[in-house]
Amino acid sequence: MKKHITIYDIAKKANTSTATVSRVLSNSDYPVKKDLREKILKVAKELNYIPNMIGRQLKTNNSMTIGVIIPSITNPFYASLVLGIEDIAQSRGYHVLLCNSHRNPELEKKYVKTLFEKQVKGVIVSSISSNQRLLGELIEKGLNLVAFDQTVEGLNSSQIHFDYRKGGFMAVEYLINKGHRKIAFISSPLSRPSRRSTYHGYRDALDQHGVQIKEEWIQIAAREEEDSEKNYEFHNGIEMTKKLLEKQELPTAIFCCNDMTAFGVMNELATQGIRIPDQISVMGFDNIEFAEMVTPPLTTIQQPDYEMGRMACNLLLDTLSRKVKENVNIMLQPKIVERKSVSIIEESL
Amino acid sequence: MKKHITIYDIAKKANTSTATVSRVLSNSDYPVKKDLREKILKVAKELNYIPNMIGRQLKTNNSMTIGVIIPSITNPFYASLVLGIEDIAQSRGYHVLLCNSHRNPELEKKYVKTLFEKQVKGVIVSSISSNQRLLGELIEKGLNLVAFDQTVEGLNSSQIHFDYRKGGFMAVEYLINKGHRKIAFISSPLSRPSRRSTYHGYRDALDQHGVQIKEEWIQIAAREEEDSEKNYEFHNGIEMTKKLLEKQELPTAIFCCNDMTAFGVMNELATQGIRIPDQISVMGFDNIEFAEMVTPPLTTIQQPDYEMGRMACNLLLDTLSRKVKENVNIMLQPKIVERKSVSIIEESL
DNA sequence: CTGTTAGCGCTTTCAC
DNA sequence: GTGAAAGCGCTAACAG
Repeated sequence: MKKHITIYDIAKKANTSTATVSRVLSNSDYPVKKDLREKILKVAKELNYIPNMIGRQLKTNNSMTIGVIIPSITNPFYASLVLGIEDIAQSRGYHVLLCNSHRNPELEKKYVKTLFEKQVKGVIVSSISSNQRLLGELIEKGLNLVAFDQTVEGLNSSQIHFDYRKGGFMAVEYLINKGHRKIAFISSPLSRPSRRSTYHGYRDALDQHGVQIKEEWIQIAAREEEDSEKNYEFHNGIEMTKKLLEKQELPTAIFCCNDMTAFGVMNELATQGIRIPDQISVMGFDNIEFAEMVTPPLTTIQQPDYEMGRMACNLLLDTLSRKVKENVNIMLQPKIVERKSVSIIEESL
Repeated sequence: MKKHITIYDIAKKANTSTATVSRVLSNSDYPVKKDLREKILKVAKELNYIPNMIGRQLKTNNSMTIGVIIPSITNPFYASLVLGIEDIAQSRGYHVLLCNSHRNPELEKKYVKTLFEKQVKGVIVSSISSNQRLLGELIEKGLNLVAFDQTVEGLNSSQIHFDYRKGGFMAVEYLINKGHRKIAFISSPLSRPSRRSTYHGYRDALDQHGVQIKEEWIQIAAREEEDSEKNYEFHNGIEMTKKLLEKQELPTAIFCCNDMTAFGVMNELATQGIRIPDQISVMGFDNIEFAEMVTPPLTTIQQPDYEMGRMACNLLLDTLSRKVKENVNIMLQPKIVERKSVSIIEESL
């Protein structure tokens, strides 16, 4: 392993100073005579020079990398989000450090800390077990945060929100417009604000349209989700459907808190020989990639995951470069994606 | 934004030297008297000291971060892989820089270069458009590579292989054992070595069991996949199935080059009212998470994505820490995951 | 325009 | 055990 070539070597060989070499090699707009510039470039190429960014970073105190903290990249929603983030980061010369928190508060804490130690000045985070003290302190010291979904209470940071409540409302209203009056809701525990909002949207729509809410059609898992469980949402969809199907009267449509859960619902319905959407309609939430791949293709509410990632990243980088000086709060809007899992019920008065 | 606290500040306040502070704060095993050590720790806490790793990195020339280059994190196979990598990296004190290459050779090249500039000494890479010159050069300068799937020809790097050929063989043999004799193959273009191997496995099994190979049942996309296309594999599965179903004689089973393609196949079969597995059986390859969620659950070949990620990362980190000195080549074995998309055909002689 | 020089924050000889 | 001092590779005043 031979010694690294540094700007010092180049300066020597080109008969100039490290300052000048630095000026041309770092694309500074500092004026350097054309001849000299070209000579430096030539020597750099000859020597096969590769800059050591650590040197620059130490000096400029800017690591040109951001962090992303999400529960798990294995969740397709976060995968798209991260892709959006990374695409933007890349195009703007940044790298992204990926951190899977597994929803573990200790891990999350450790991540933001070590990221900051590595001079990462911007972090995009979904699910922060708001360790207010640490976060506040780091923000104080120059950390910039863009958060998803949950408000990081009272902290100086930007947010990208999604209108879950309206999403829930739109989904159920859509069902009502298709003639459904018996609409069930199946969900994982309402431990997350997003799911709670979706649930409220469900109730809002029913209320507003004067449709009776039947509590036995609301199946929400009681047990808290364990990180270790593979495909928790899917399996929960199955379980909740089993419970629902035990009831005397069955609904004509099921609205699910997310697509994964909907897949579980569809799976159990199929297992029990119930045809979708002829006998029971199913509606999801999220519009992950696979929603179009299941049979029948799932009608669902679109959450613009990839776009959210891009926005979050642009917002963060703009903040880092002082293009944006104030905290920004963005509320993204839901959209219905109509496919084939919902039937039309004729008014049979 | 107040000034950063450095070991210098601590040294001053604790009446000692930066050397000693460094020794205790960096967990060096260098002996420091208990009293002094505790005092330093105390002062560090008081001052709310956060180490600046860039300083250390410049000195030690070790960034404690690895890079991962994959086509797209949006592909569930890579998502699991990356999760495995990140879990290990995290547990061993490393961070992971995620790079989505979109199979773009230029981007890939740019990534390995900028990663190296950031003093990333280890990279796990899937899909490298073997820019031999650059890679060789960087390896020469201390880069360590662990590659997936494709051999990085003649380069000094470790590899994690998966026995695609045997996987293809096992899948088709499984089908044969279930009584199938008319077995189709549907695939994206064979531009990647992995898919080529799977295809060979398909032919091997048919040959070896004396089953006739009917070329019209082999539907392989001709057109090269575009990066921009969403869900290319899925849609290709649909297209190829359409073509297949135009044939005079239909197969009783379809073996797909991967699960995503299989979903497309299942989708089109459903659209045309063909029941799975009663009329046509479908077999996938990969065993991504969603294989168990579709209807019917997909019988497929397991590729141990998460485990591969863990192995690759452990291997890389062992190499970086000189625990492993030689290049390692690991060949992972396929396994059948039996679900409900394959029927048994009774011998009707 | 160009070069000298002083660090960025940390680790690590080397001397005491 | 401890501290002084020399950098790691780079940038940015500042002086010329």
